[in-house]
Parts: sequence; C-alpha cells; structure tokens
Amino acid sequence: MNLPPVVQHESELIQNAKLRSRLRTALVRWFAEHARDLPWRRDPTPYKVWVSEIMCQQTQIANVIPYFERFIKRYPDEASLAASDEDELMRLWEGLGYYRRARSLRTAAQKIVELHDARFPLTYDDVIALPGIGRYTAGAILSISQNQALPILEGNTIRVFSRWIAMQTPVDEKTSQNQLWQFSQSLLPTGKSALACRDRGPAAVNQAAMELGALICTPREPKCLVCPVAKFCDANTMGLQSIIPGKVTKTQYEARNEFAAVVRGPNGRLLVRQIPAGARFAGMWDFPKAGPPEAENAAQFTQWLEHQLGGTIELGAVVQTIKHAVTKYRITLHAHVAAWTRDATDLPDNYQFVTAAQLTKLPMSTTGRKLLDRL
DNA sequence: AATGCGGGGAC
DNA sequence: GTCCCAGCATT
Repeated sequence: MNLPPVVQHESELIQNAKLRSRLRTALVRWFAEHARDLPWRRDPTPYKVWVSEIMCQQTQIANVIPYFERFIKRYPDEASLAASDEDELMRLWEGLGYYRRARSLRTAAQKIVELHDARFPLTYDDVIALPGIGRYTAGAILSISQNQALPILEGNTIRVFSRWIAMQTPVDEKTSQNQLWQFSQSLLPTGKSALACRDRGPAAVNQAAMELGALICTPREPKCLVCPVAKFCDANTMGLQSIIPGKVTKTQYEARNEFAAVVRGPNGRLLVRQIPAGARFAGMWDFPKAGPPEAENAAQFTQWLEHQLGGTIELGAVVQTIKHAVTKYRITLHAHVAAWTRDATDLPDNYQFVTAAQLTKLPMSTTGRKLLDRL
C-alpha cells in the first residue's frame, strides 16, 4: 500500500514569539467582542470559577448554566459547600453526570476550610492538591480568576492549537500532549503590563482560545472564513483544517437490556434503595434494577429480585420501556410492575418504601427519575 | 497507556 | 447512529 510520507511540519508559531504575540492580540480583540455572557464571567472569583470549571468538565456549556446558577445560590461560598448535605448536593447535581465531581467538590471544600481558612488557595501547588482538580483545572482557575500565567489544555484548545501549528502526530499521544502544553504556555504573555490586565493577560488569552474552539474552530466544518486568526493558522494555510486533529480511537458501543421493578407498598409508597458506595450511581436512589450479568431477561430478573428481597415476586406488565445512553452502553430499560409477597418484616439493607413526594428531594439516577416522573 | 465515569446536543 | 464536550482518578 502506498501512503503519503508523514512530514512533520515545523510551525513558525512555535519558533517565533513575535508571531505569537500578534496572534494573541488578534485573539483577545476578537474575544472582547464575541465572548458569550456566561454567569461565572460576571464576577470571576476563584470559588465561582472553580465550581464552573468542575461542572464544565466533559460537559457542554449550555447544559451547565442552570446547574451553576442553582448551585451558587445554594452554596455561595467554600464554607457552605463544605457543610452541605450530601443528598441535597447530589440532587442539585442530578442529570449533570460524572457524580464523583460533586463529591470531590465537597471534599475539596472541606479541605479548604481546614487548611486554607475557608478561602480558595491561590498557588498552583495548593490548588492541584485538591481532589478533582488536575493540571487543566488548576491552570484554568488561577488564570481566569487571578490572571496568573498558567497554561491550559482541554478539548477546545487541543483542537485549536493542533490546527494552528498543523500538528501531524495524533493529539492523544504523550509527545503531542507535551508539545501542546508547551505551546499553551508559550502563548501566554510575560510582560508586566499584560499580567496586570485581565483583558489581554492570561485570563483573556486562555478563555479566548477556548471560546474560539467553541464558536469558530469547531470539530466539524470550522468557520475559517470568519476566524480572526486564520492567517496565523498553519492548518488553514495548508488546507488541513478538516483532518487536524485526527480522530481518536472510536467508541465501541454495546447494547444492553436492564430491568427495573415498580413495587408498591403501604399507601402506594414505592420500593427504592440507595446505591452503595463503590457502585455506579453510588449514593443515588433507584428502583430495584439489574442487568447482565445478574439478569439477562425478565425471568432471571425475577430470581435476582427474590434473592435480593426474600419472599416471592410476581413480575407483571411492562409499564415503561426507556432508552438510555450511558458512556459506551446503549441501554433499554424494561420497567415492570411487580407484586412482592414478603416472608419477613424487615426490609433488606438499603431498601426503603418512600413516597413520590420524598423522592423529589432525593438524588436519583436519570432512568430512575424518568420512570418515576411517568408513573 | 488504557479505562471508567453520565448525560445531552449536534448532525 | 456517531462524535464530542472547559478532565480526573485509577490501574
């Protein structure tokens, strides 16, 4: 097979600081004009920027906004977050996904109260030591809130920077990542005046690079014709913007059938349980639910349920079929009504009969909430 | 280096 | 359906 030779392009942007300076000027000028009005940009305190950054991880900005508003209203500062009730916190996070983020946020707030007098720390080493905060998030918080000259690298900037320098190697490789981090650092201004000015310092440069990725330098069909820095972009010059960055390993999706039971108790209460620590959806409340390998079909689910609860289960009609995508899984959830004949008075561990009204205050898995809402 | 973690929006 | 999103922690 004949493949074109891979030629590592030497980007002038990497060599030439003056060129980067001109790019930066055009970039922040564009940002001043086109930045979206996001709630955490109005008063970018370290605390608010922190919360927004955690919420934004692997999540589209538009989905974050209402969550952010509610969160800040309920937990306006580090101390109130540290003292938060876990169920209430998870209820506020419900639907946003990656629930470990919320727990880490709370744990970190408690550390901040203990170690930093309830004020968000302002050095990189202190910040990255907090749970849930890695290199990107630490740099983002301190650059955006404090205008510190710390680099960032995430979904948007990986794409933007790799296009600017026409990176030919796969962006997920270690050497590529190192080069992109280095480029990100080299893009930041070092002059005293810029570091004293949010509008053209690291706060603006980092946010502008991400904003460009979100609004102009998009994954598919980047809007190069209206890009404010197109003339600095090697991929654009070379006509490579549609193939850089190359695609990463593609996801293998897996179809999966799961089963849930709606069991009614006294006064129409519903049988639910809080999922134990360590499992997926830990801490969230849900109807009795199982899938492979415990339950491949309705009969096995019935057996599993009898084993869980004791007594006998009579599985009835399907009340809902819910399609749900979770990471690589494509789940079809078959929700049945079920009659439970108990042989003991005690409910098994974690299980409880609760009213629908109580469930509105408890955190549930998304499928659990959907099922409840349509009962 | 690879994998798990949730969900939703764009196309 | 497929891709991707202001990543991190764990193995």
